[in-house]
Amino acid sequence: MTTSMTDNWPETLSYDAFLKEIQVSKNALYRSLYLQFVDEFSVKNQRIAVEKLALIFKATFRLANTQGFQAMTLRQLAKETGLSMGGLYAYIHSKDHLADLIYAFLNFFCSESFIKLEDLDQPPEQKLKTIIFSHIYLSEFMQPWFYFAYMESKNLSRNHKKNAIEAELITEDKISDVISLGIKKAVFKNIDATMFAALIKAMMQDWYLKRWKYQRRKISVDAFAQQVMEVVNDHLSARENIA
Amino acid sequence: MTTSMTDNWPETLSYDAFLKEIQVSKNALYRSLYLQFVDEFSVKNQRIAVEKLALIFKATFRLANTQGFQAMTLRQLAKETGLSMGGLYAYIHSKDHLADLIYAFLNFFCSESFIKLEDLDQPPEQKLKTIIFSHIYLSEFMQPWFYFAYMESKNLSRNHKKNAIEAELITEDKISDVISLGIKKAVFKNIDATMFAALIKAMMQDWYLKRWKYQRRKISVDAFAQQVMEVVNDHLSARENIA
DNA sequence: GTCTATAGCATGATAGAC
DNA sequence: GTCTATCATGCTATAGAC
Repeated sequence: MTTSMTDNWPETLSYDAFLKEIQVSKNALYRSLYLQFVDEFSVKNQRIAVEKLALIFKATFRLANTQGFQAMTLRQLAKETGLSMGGLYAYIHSKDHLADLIYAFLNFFCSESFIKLEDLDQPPEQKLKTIIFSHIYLSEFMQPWFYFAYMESKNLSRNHKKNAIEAELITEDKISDVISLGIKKAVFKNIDATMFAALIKAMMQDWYLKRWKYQRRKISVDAFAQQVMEVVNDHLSARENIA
Repeated sequence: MTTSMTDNWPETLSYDAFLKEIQVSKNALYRSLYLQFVDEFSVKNQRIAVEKLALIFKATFRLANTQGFQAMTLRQLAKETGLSMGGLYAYIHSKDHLADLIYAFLNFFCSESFIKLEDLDQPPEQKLKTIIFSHIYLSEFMQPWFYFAYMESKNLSRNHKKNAIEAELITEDKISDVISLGIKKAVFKNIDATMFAALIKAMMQDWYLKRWKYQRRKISVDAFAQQVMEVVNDHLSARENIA
């Protein structure tokens, strides 16, 4: 299942190594999207469709980012992509359908990636590190997608809300489980695993939610992940505090 | 300046003590709002105006929370408050004005509160604790306001965006400064203060951004603040890690 | 595969009665 | 102080030409 695993992941944790590991370039992202949902598009020429889909999604993220998805009009989207209103409807059936596609593909892509990255045989300390680094790196690779999913879910259908909440809790459960295991094996201090997992999640999410801040300060994704890891390690380190 | 400071704040940090300290009950909030912006409302009867303003803002938060401010229509708001479209316009000049009022009052109220709570003579450890606890407690007291400000700012005018970013950075600078001071005085470990301040902020913000999660898990605001504080202390504790 | 033109409807805002 | 009625605008979505 993990035969594609390179030798240096996750021992050498870096964004570059991560990109090699998931084996998807940014260019190939929209081809993957097109192939995943071919049936839903009336445009059958792959080259054209992939190109136009890239335009549409990138413009959607740009507009939703500056005014919100609900406030974005399809006229704006048409103008921003260079398509006409009619042309747009060859790719999306409705504005809601566009949101559906975003959530569905994000979900599909993340699941795929985690399968590639997961390694069940690692000890808790290493496994925790893998989860934290891969989540941050994935959120860097798909930043506009993560940001959109976070900021817009509350405004969309009940189904999208449920999906977003579930995604939130799944990551947290994975972190919480591995912390609990570490506590049981006495490699971590005895803390509230559920609670700390929530705080770790909050720190990780800051990377894609406040990207402007970190870019302005010239913090690299590698440096950020390292900082989060140090905070986590300090809180988990087995030495009990003697108040 | 701080003559109103009770004896037990911030030595005894609890949400109840905090509420006594800021001296504003939830009922008095909308009276304070009315008095702050009297000139802007055409309704001159205070009792009626305060009552209606409470209805309008609470309904706005409810609707913005489930579908977004931009997607909320004034017809919905009228229905939710029991007012007519015309009646609504006696309190707000436009939909934008409603957003203006929310940001202006939040800003005013937070500034007031921090003046009441700040104590410059504390040592760094105590000061950091005061800042962290008061920010979390304030965000609990004004939760819908904080949530609105965070989620909607990107969708609103450039001015609101700027305000939100500044508020974000002011808190962070306060935290960063006090950490730097503690490092200089050698009561804290020598870490990257700016970076850690950002992560602390992210953890604190989780309280009002994921309120559903913490409510479901029956975590009190006091317990949450305590957990954040422990993570912070573990990372700052002067013992240097011998890697 | 993409365009123009337009149907059909909901919106923010206001005027004027009570 | 609040209401009803109405206006101009701008929206999503589709039909049909090319």
